[in-house]
Parts: sequence; structure tokens; C-alpha cells
Amino acid sequence: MTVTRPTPDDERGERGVGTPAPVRLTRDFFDRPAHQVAPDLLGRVLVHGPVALRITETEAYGVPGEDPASHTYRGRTARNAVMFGPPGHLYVYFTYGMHFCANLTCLPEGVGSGVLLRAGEVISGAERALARRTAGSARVVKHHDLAKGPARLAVALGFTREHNGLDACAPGPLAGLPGLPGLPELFVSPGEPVAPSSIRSGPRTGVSSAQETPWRFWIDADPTVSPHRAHVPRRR
DNA sequence: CTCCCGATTGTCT
DNA sequence: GACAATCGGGAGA
Repeated sequence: MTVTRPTPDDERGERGVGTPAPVRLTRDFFDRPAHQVAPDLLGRVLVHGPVALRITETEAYGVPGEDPASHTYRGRTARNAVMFGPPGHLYVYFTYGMHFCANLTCLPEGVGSGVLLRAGEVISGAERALARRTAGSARVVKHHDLAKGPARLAVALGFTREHNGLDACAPGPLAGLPGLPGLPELFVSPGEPVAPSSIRSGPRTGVSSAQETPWRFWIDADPTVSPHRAHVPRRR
């Protein structure tokens, strides 16, 4: 991962001519509709402590009343409150009685939407990610499977309940170069945006409604992208 | 590789 | 009481 020292212009999210690329995405990046943010996140690098992940697959979830597949469809609750907060925050939820999944919130405070982080390529801290993925089991996990799927991604990055609400665009010193103090616990590096010709889109995975909405985005032919599964109603 | 199934609990109807 | 923005293991092709 390449990180460049920021300039004062970068701190304000304004790039002047000849200034280096900003170290991290600022809040305005996320203050857009989720279906616009989701493809734009591909190729970006999510950093949480020692683990860095190049995002390869995302899904957009829309605003209350308009997207029946979104956790916010029926309005604000205790669980989805973070999605109604300001953009650029981590929304972590618990599902299937055993898994955590992570989103980055979009649009301004009061509007509930976000992008589910579905898969990525671990580019730093792979040893830590592997230890988390194999803890308490003897199974073998290949490098490209470390974060293939939203629940696996959450494990690799160490996201659980306690990380719900974390700010990925926290203000503060941006001298977060390796070996220097001030590195935020959580941030998104701009990475290398993916060319539009390499971005694919299709129906979202595992959702029981709005299956015609093509709001799943992934990098074409990337080995870390998860297999698509249509929703399967559970029988009892 | 492709099905198919069970696990396990928070959340909302 | 139903079911979930999932995963890992096992059977079979």
C-alpha cells in the first residue's frame, strides 16, 4: 500500500495542482447515494489497525421506503441507528445467529443507507487476518479466501459489535504514515480506483426482495470476489 | 466443481 | 414465531 503525506489542502478534501493524493477518503465521498458510492469503493483500501484490505465487491442499500432489501426500509430502530447517522461510519450488524457484517454509511444524517462490504484482497496484515480466520479450527484458508464474503471480511478485519458506529473519516492528525503516530484506527485510503470497464454489476446476494435491482458491484475476474447466491427461503 | 444442510441468536411481526 | 445482507462441511458428479 502506498501512502503519501497529506498537505493542508488534502485535509480539507481539496486537491490543488501538484499536491499528492490524499491519505484517506473524506466524509464527502460517502455523502452520496449508496449505489454511487458502492462501485466507487472498488479498489479502495480499507484499513483497520494492522490489516489493510483492497475492496473488490460491494452492495448498495438504499433509503427508507424505497429499498425493501435495506435494513432501514421500515424506519429507524436500535439496530440500524448508525445507518441514520452521518456518512462515513461503520455499521456492523449481527446475523444468522453467528456472523457479523460491515457497511459504510452513506448520505447525510437522518437518511438511512449504506454500502455492504462483501469481499476484498488482504494486502497488509495477512498474518493477523489468517490467525483470526483460523482461530479455534484446523482448517486451511487460502490467501484469496481470507475476506471472500461479508462475514469472512468482518472476521479478517476484526469487526464485531463493539466496532458499530466507528468513524472511518475521523478528524485529527493525518500523519498516519507507517511508523509515525496519529494513524487513525479506521480509515479508507483512496487506493487505485478501478476502471469502469472492469466493474461488473448484478443482483444483490441473499436478499429476498428487490432481486431485480443490480446493486451488487465487483471487480471482473478478481479471485477474491465471493460466489453469487440467490436468496433461498428457509424451510422448517 | 455443485448441491444441500445445520448452526445459532438478535430482531421485528 | 419466523427468519435473517452467511458459512463450512459433507455427499455426489
